[in-house]
Amino acid sequence: MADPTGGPVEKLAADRIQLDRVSTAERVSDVLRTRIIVGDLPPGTRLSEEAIGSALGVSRNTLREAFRLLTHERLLVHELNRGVFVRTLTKDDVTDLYRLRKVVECGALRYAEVTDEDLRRVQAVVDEAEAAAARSDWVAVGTQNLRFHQALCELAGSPRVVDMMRGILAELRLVFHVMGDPRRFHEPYIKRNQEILTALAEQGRERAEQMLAQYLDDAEQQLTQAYL
Amino acid sequence: MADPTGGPVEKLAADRIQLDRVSTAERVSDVLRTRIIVGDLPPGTRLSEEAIGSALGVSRNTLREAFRLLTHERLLVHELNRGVFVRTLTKDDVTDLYRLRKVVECGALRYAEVTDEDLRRVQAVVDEAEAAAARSDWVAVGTQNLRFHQALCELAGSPRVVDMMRGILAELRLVFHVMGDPRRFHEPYIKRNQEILTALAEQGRERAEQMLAQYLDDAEQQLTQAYL
DNA sequence: GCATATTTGTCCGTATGTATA
DNA sequence: CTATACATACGGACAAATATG
Repeated sequence: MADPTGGPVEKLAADRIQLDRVSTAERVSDVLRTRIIVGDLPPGTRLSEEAIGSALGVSRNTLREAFRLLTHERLLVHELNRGVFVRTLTKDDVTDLYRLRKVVECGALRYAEVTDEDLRRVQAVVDEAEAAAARSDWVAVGTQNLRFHQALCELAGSPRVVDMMRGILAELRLVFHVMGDPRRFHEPYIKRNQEILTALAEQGRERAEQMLAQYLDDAEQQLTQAYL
Repeated sequence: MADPTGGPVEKLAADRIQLDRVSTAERVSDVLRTRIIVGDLPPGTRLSEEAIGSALGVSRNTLREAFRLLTHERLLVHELNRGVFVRTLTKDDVTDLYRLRKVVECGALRYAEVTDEDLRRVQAVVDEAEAAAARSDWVAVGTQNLRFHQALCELAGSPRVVDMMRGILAELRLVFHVMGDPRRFHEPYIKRNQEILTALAEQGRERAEQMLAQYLDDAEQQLTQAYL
């Protein structure tokens, strides 16, 4: 609906800021984060302050704050006096990310206190991945697979562990974009996720941790080979 | 040495920016981070944009970028339309931090490949803590104790693990400030650090991990009790 | 509860320096 | 080497929210 009074448009924008209780910079970073994650802004893309600022209707100062946020999440890289770019991960980054995942995910599993309620929640995520596979939505399968690992980290009962994992997984999506054929990459892991969950429920954390470590080693192999 | 020509002072500042290759906002955040960590700006302190900006000779926009950086490191909290404050950690934060430490540090130890060279590096940190204790510099003892744990994380061989640990330890210093009597708090851990290191060298990672987990549980207890 | 002063949120214009064709 | 395009940083402006009396 247009504004028939030609009234205070800035006022409306200001109101929305107050309604969401988040700053403009955060909303801008949300928009950019989504576009990066879905692959709309592929790795290596330079983000011009002028172009994006005018496209989203925010000032350069505000935009720079949004860039700062995303740079800290490692989705953007900032080169002094050159600007910001969508991050391009190297083979070393993939290796590092999987070392970190092994430490954090396996550590979370090791020191978790797992309730039946927790197990049900993780099972729900696996089920959703299977449902997505049934309708051949391989992008959704990838998303649910990542959520499975996030759910594992939630078992540690630490908000900071979950928060960190969110960042790791966002970075990983940058890697996934270099993989063609999402079905071939994501489908096999649905079954392995289920196996890990079953082992956790029936054989205990120790065995589940072993399987998870193996899972991560395999995934790392597959990704680093794709980098050749 | 004064500048007898009354020449371009701004130019000098600009040159320094290029020499260290970091932005003004980063240098400002470094200054503030140090002052927070050493306890010069205790938890709860409000950081006025006007006061600090003029004190450090930077514009509000630049200062706000520095605030963003430190907020993301969880050293500051940002309240909309109220400003930024030095973070005050709650008992829950302490619990969470120690859960995270257990996951990361024990995980790092578990999946590390430890060389003799690594062991010597960690031993050097323990030695420095003992040297600091010998001259009754308990603040330095605290610093070295934290560096010991950072050194343990370096065994994982992952830059991201080390990076994350740096952030955790900076947060922890906010907690340490609520503890009186730094000697009583820090001194006992020198011996335990040495014991963990010895166990790692002689009995393997498994035993060292157990001792580290116990160490972290004890430290958490001691801190949360201080929060009464 | 109200009016005022202070502070933050946002944006703009500009001067300066840097990277790249 | 020059020219162009861009990032960096500053200062100022005004609206909106908060704090103060």
